Order: sequence, then C-alpha cells, then structure tokens
Amino acid sequence: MNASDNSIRVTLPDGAVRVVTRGTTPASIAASIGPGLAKAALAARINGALADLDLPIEADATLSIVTRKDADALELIRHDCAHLLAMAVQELFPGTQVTIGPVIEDGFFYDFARNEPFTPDDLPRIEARMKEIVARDAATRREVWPRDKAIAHFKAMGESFKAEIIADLPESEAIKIYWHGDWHDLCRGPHLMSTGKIGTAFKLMKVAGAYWRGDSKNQQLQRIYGTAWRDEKELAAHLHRLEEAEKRDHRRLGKEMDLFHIQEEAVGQVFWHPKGHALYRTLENYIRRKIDARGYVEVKTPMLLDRTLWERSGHWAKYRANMFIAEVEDEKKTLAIKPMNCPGHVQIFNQGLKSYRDLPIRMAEFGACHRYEPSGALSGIMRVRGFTQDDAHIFCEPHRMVDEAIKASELIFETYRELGFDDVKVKLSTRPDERIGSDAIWDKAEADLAEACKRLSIPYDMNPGEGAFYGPKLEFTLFDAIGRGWQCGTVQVDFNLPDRFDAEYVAEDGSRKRPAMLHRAVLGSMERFIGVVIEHYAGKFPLWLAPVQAVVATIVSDADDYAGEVRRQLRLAGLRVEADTRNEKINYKIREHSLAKVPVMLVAGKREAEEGTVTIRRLGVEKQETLKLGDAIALLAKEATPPDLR
RNA sequence: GCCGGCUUAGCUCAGGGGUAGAGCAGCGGUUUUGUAAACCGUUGGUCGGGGGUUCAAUUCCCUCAGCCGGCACCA
Repeated sequence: MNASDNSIRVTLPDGAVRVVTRGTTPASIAASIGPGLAKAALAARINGALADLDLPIEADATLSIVTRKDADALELIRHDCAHLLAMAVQELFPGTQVTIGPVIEDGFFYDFARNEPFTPDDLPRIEARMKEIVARDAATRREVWPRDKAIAHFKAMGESFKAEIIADLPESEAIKIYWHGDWHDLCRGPHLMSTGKIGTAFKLMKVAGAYWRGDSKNQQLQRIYGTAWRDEKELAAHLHRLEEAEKRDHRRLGKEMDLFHIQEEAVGQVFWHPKGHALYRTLENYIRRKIDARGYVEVKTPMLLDRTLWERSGHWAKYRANMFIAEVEDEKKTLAIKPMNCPGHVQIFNQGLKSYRDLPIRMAEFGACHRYEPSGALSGIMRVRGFTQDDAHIFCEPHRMVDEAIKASELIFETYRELGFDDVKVKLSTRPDERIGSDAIWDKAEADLAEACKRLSIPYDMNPGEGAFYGPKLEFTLFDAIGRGWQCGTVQVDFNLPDRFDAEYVAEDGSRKRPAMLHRAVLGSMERFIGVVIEHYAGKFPLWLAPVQAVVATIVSDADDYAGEVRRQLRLAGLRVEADTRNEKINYKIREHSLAKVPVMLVAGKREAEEGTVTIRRLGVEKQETLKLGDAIALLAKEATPPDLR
C-alpha cells in the first residue's frame, strides 16, 4: 500500500481542498480549520448527506461542517431532543417501551407504550430530567449491530416495538445503535456528539394518544410532543407565535365578536348570530354574483330524500355510516338527510329531455348538508356536522370536460385572490384502490384534470390514491396569514352518478349520450370558510366583509338625533351601521368598538351635528378626519364595494 | 370512535368535604363628556347531567354529555 492510497481529497464549501488520511473524521478536519469551528460543530454534511462528526471519511468527498447557525441545525437538535425525551422518560418511568420519535414541524414527538397514562403534570418533571441529561453532557457513541443480535437484544429488554421495527427494516439497511451515555436506541442518525450540544431551548408541549403505525386497529400509544429551537430567543418567539395564533382562533373571536355559537343540543351545527350571518350573507351574495356572471343556474333541492334514491346513487352502500337517517312513523319509509347535493341535482337534470345545445348546464346550490362526523373530528365551525356547500355540478359533453375544469379552477383562484388569499396549492388526487369505472375511464379523467392545470399553468402535486371512489379530483388548499393550509375548493370528475341515474342528452347525431359530470365547490363549506376568513384576518375584516362596518358614536346627547340621521343615510347607501348613543364617554365608546374590531367609527359631537359633518376614525388609527356627511358616505360606500364590483 | 385534560355568574377566571368569590358585563342612579375603561349603588350561581361514598359533596368515586389537544376519520 503506498502513501497515495491512504490519502483522500476533501473539498470544503469555499472550494478549498484538503488532502487528509483516509478515515479522517469531520471533527478533526473542523479542528484543523479552527478551534471555534470545532466547538461550534454539530454535525457534518458529507457529499450532501448529514453525518456524524466522528464518521470516518473513506473516499474523496465534499464536506461542510454544520453549526448551530445552519438551517440543518434545527433538524439535528430536534432529532436529538426526541432521543433526550425517550431517555428521560425511561429513566423516570422504568418499564416504558420506546417506539418512534421523529422530527416534525417546529419540534418533535416520541411515542411510548406504557400502561399508566402520562399526565400533563409529568411534562415538567420529564423536561427537568431532559435538562439534567443535557447538563450531564453524555457522550454519543455509534455502533453497527448484526440484525439478529439487535432484535434479540431489544426483545430481551422487553422492547417489542423496537424489535418489530428492526425486523421490518430492509436487509440493505445497517442496524445502527446510538448510545447517549448508558442509554441506547436504534436510530439511523446522525446525532450530535454529546447531549450537552443540544442546548436547552426546548419545551414539552402536550400528551396525546396515537396509534401504533398510524392504524386505529393497533394498540394506542402515548405521544409526547415537544418543540425545540437553536436558542432561547427562538423558543420564546415560537411560544409567542402560538399565543398570537390563539388570539385569532375563530372560536374565541366568534364569541368575542358575537358571530355564532354552538350548543350541546345541536352538536356540530352552527347558530349564526346577526353579525355572523351578516358576514355569511355577504359571502354568499358575493359568490352568487360571481356564478351568475359565469352562466350558472341556481337551484334548491330537498333536504330529505327517500332511502331508495340513496340506494340508487350508491351512497347507501358507500356512505351510510355518515348519514343521518329519519324514520317516518305513519308511512313505512326511511328517509336520509342529504350529505351531498349531487343526487338532487341529477334529478333536476333528468327532468325533460336535454339537447347537446343545452350543455353545459352549470347547476349551483348553496346546499345545506349533514354528515355524521366522528365526535373527535368536530372542531368549532371548521369541522361540523351541518354545513352549507357552495356547490355546483356541471353537466357537459365529455369532450368539454377540460374546458369546464379550467373555468371552475379559474373561478376558484380568482375568488381566493379577491378574498385576500394569494397563496394557493393544488393537488391532483388519483384513483383509490376501491373505485368504480374502468382504468381507461380513469386514465382519461386524470389526464383531463392534469391537462386543465397545464393549460392554466398552475403547478400541482400528485396525491396518488386519494381520489374519490367515483372519480379523480383537484383539491385547492389556501394558506392563511399565519401560514396554515386549509383545503377548501375542489373540482371532481364523477363517473358514477350519471350512470346510476341514467342521465342523458341528445347529441348532434340524434343519439342519446351520457353527459360528463363535474362537481365543484369554491369555498367548500360556508362554515369552514368563514372560520378560515376569521382566523386569516384575526377578526379585522376588510370593510366589505365586516359584520358592522361603521358605528356612529355620539359625544353628547344633543347629537343623538343627528347620529340617527347619519345612520339612516349610511344604511340607505347600503352600509351596515349602528349608532351608539349610550350615556358613555367617547373614550369608552372608542375602546369598546375598537375591541369589537369595527373598521370605521364616525364620531358625532355637538360640532359635527351643527356643521353636518362626521369625524372618521379608523380601527387602530389615531389620526382623524372630518368630512361633510355626503362626502363621508360616498367615500365609505366606495370603500365597501365588494371586490367583484370594483 | 380512541387516549388525555377540562366543565364554577352573561364573559374571563379564583376557590375547595361544612353549603361559593373577583374583575368585566347587566340593572338603578349621578355625570353631558372630543378619540382605547367617569363615579356610586346593586341583581345574579341546583358549581355540566345522573348515581354513589359520607352526619355532610360544588369538592372524593363511578357514569353520561359537551368542549379542548392529539390520533384515527374527512366518501
């Protein structure tokens, strides 16, 4: 063996090349660059892949040293935190089995198997132990074990879940065991060189149940969630963001702003209060104008339909568990409350003979649907059992499907933009295992939806196997002001219903043909969308959406009559206005209506009453402006114009 | 549906085996006020429902419901 065989070339990020002995570790290269870097080093990136600092480099490679400042650091810290958590839990609660503990957005979790539940009180104890282990600065050691030895070892320890994981690893995978002091776990790594490197910018957040391997048929484990960051400042910032998110929670704002409520006797259904319903109507009318302008026809179909119809549609077989059923005593009938509007729309289509000249028929309905959702799925007005879809079904000649999918998608994008959502992602969900229709039909429908996206030049992600049993779909997810995604709009192809209900039209050649059917919703559910809008704007709605657009607040009781007149004229101009003539100081009124997030306050004191003016004060803005009443009305009416009418 | 937590006045919340409190809101007054809380007085609760233990339960136990956080689900 000559000397050159023992040398390798390591290329650093700045392009510099170091010739080192084969088997040199990133740690020693870092040390040779400088003691500061050696100290700051958390891990290495060898040929682009994250690796342990003590992993010998065996061939020419590119190398970068990962420090706390790098984006990768978070991933490493969080991964180590998961181990730290498992270690602390096993020290404090002997007999607890470890399973998996991955890195997730903002943090990590670890799933444990233990008979007694963890309580929220356990979290501070575990967290304290984690910090103790960090202070211990236990060294990390990596070992590679033969598979059989590893399985036998973990089985002997009573760690049956770990043994199962190892047994399921592909043969090609090396079984790596990481030691942190005298605690060890199976892990693919990499890890920081000691527990002291993790730092203490972490916090355990919550305990939850989670099924082994995500399957509800399996044993339920106990999951502990934590968040972890590079330093205390980042942690504090994250906790602050959570607090801010809580402030815009639609359930909280719904109560504070008197928009809606839900009560025990109508679980999963919304009582819309006057202000909430003002918002609801504004959105509904807006959507109605948009679809009217695009050649839709609006219909209304029955809430209760006989069981036989649901049998024919296929819902009784496929969707029965989610349907509310109504038995009628006098007649021997079973009715179901509609969970979807589509079967009803096909009934309307089927009345009378349709010609190809009549197509496309774009049949819309603000359709109230009810679905029996699992109790654990309910959440405020975001996930409910009674909701209204801004639904439509488009019956068209099969070759027009791409065009119609394009039109529907354009409507969705335009609507989101006008409502203040610019960040939208599209997914194409393709054939699920359980489905109807031939592969040829699916090929065509999936290709049509993809073609629609292509022609619109919108990027989309594939979502394989997630289509409906009756056809593929495009799903539109919008992202709100704090970056959370909400799936709202959808465009779906349906091969099922036209067939089952024998929908037909007379084609150009006089033959009877089956129309293609497209389901689409823009907002999805009114309830859910309003929830999203509330959280997106944190209750501070743009003027056109605000439930109360302006409050006329008096300073002295002499201005009461004038305030009434101002209110009357603003209402004539189409604005939602209240007058506050209570015997309170203007400070008090300003404060109260500011907290209520009323966008515009019109102050009317003695001066304004005499001069026929109002003083406008905008929400959160101290600067005021006094205008002639007529000018103020014109200004506000213009500002309050819905985006589609501007 | 599953795991855990929670449920006290209209709202936000404190309390705790001997029969319940605060702030705000409400109501009654006084005050006529100029841009984020004027002052005085005052009403208000089967402590989520049911059952049990106890001389005594809002408090402890069981059970049901709802809500919250996850998991599963979202045709």
